[in-house]
Amino acid sequence: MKGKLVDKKELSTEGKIKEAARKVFQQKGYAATRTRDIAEEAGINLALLNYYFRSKKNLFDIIMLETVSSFVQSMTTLLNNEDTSLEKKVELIVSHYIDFFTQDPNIPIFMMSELRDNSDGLIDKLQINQVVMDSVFFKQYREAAEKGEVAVSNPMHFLMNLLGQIIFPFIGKPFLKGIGGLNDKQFNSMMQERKKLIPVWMETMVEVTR
Amino acid sequence: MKGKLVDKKELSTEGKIKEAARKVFQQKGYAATRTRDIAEEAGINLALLNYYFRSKKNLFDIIMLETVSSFVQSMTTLLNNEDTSLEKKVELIVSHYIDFFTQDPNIPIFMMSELRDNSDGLIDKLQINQVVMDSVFFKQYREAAEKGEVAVSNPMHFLMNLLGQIIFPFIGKPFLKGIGGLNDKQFNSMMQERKKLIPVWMETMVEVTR
DNA sequence: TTTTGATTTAAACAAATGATTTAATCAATT
DNA sequence: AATTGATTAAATCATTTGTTTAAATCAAAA
Repeated sequence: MKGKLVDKKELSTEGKIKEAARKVFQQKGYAATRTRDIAEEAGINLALLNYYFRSKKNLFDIIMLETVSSFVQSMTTLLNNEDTSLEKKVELIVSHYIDFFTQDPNIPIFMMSELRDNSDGLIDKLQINQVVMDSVFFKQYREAAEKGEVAVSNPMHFLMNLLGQIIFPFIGKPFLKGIGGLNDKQFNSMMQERKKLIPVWMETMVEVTR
Repeated sequence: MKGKLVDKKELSTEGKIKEAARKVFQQKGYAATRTRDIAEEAGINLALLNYYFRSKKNLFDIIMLETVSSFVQSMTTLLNNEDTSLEKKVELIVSHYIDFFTQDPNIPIFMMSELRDNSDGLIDKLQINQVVMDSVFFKQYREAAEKGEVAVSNPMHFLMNLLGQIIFPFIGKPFLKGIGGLNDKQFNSMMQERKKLIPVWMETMVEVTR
């Protein structure tokens, strides 16, 4: 009745096309998506897609930009919280992105496979490097490193580990489900467990001196 | 002069097509690959592709089966070495796959994105679950868990962590390169560092009792 | 040399697909 | 009710793309 984000009928035609495009693109990727798939999913006539968005590529670019932007935006917010410790930030990041990807499990593979070669320079355009490297989080990390509280030589390793622990399960899902004989419910349950486990693992990893 | 695997000119036409298909499919994925791309890459007439392999889909299935099989095959060998400890196995797995994916960096995204929904049941067909769960490695892991030497509740978490540490950097490469301002050489250098780091991290992670 | 079967080539076909056109329909305003 | 502009539907176009056809070429056997 009242839900704007749930009830498709309250979306404008333009909005319906965009939501359908998001769904189909994220599920099948750019090349495997037919404009007719999007039109059908949106419940609109094919011509409308070009009427509102000019071309398939243009529509895709909009979806991709929004998808990556929302990822980067929340990352920016989480990394620059002045009021939380390093450890708390890790907790919040883990929790946020596990919930985020549990809701839209296709986003990791979608982003990674479509940005394979970063051909249109989207990553550079969004200045992800500054977002991460100039963040409060990394300032805190470097301070802790100076005090000797943290011993992972290169902060990029720390980042690879953190993101890998969070994102990889969603990417390797078909393999992992096959190996562990898991259904969707069991998989999601494990991801919820990881909200508590990953921060602990990150903590111990970081303390290794070698 | 003598190298079979290096010198394309010594490959049969069928072999040239297969190698070209492997390269293009792994780089661009099934849907984005044109049969003409493969023909051009192989330096052969387009009709030969269908002459030797019947259809694009059939050729793709062959490449995909070989790719996943070689992954599973080496995994099977490494997991079932009777003469090495748990710790040594982790070392060998890390080292092997980092070298393997450094040589063919497209394989992780290729496998993961094309097996998204595991639609043709390839994963089940290869019985990856038995390969992993019935392995010497997991027997050793469960024994160590009984002795209390290992404290990660679910061995699937251990697997997610191990594979994530190894594979995720290759999948998130465009992001990570962007964030860290890395070139290919620096990226590969970090991956070589991880050969030593990941086993240590896995060790410490596993000891956490919580 | 002739023959025979395998291999290769150039050309063409048919279906799929992104995009456009043209006219009909709808909703709001006068 | 009539008008007007926005929205929608159906048909069509032009190109791409997987596949096939038919003939030419090559290599080995007879």
